[in-house]
Amino acid sequence: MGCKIEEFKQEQKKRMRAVQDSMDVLNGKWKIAIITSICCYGKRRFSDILNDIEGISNRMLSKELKELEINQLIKRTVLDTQPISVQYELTEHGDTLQTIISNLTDWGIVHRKKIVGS
Amino acid sequence: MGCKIEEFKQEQKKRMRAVQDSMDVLNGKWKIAIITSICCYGKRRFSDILNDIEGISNRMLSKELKELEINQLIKRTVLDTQPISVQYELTEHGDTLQTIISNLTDWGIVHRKKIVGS
DNA sequence: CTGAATCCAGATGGATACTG
DNA sequence: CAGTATCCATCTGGATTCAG
Repeated sequence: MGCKIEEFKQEQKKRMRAVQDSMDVLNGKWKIAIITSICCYGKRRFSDILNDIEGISNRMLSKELKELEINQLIKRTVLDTQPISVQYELTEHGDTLQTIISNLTDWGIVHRKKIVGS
Repeated sequence: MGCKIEEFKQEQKKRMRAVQDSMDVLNGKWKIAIITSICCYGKRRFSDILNDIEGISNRMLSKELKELEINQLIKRTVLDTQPISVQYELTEHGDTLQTIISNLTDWGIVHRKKIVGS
């Protein structure tokens, strides 16, 4: 039955789109570092994250934070300090990424050993 | 003890490097689609993969396959046909990616529902 | 059939300076 | 402090053509 094959192909397409959706969210040079920084401390201010991640510029931090917020992974809160500061924390949805990040971490370690041997 | 904090930071750095390693391997517009295509059928020829993935060009397929091969995720075999054809299959190491891809698929589906609502 | 080579547009990201 | 704006180099990937 060609039917079954077609169904299978459709299923595959859906799955590939889903993986791509995840990758789109996680792509960008600093996304994962930012998520890690925030989730590590629970709550984190802009300047804290800027210090946590070596090499990132305020321009990129701002840009990536905005994208993470659009994807509802982090929540942004303006604190009434003088001067103002802004706090970022993971949303519940953002928290669900932890399994993936953990898997990626484990695999990355094995992979590096495999490739570089260290 | 500042020591503990330093240790913690070092640990975090290693973990972030590891996640980044994984992402580097998986990045590129077609990597996951290619892996999926190959692992789906076990063995797959260049032109088959080209047909499996709609929109990919031979230039990109060639490029991404090469990177996957460098990372030891796939094995390339030249078949003695006329004209020659080339077969690709996952290595054992490549197989270990399946958990991650599965995770990314599941999360992507949930995420899409969350964001777009479909 | 399986690529490699070339050309080119658009995206990405760094450096720096500026604003509320 | 938390961004925004601008400029600019590099990277990415598409289209097309050529080669073994």
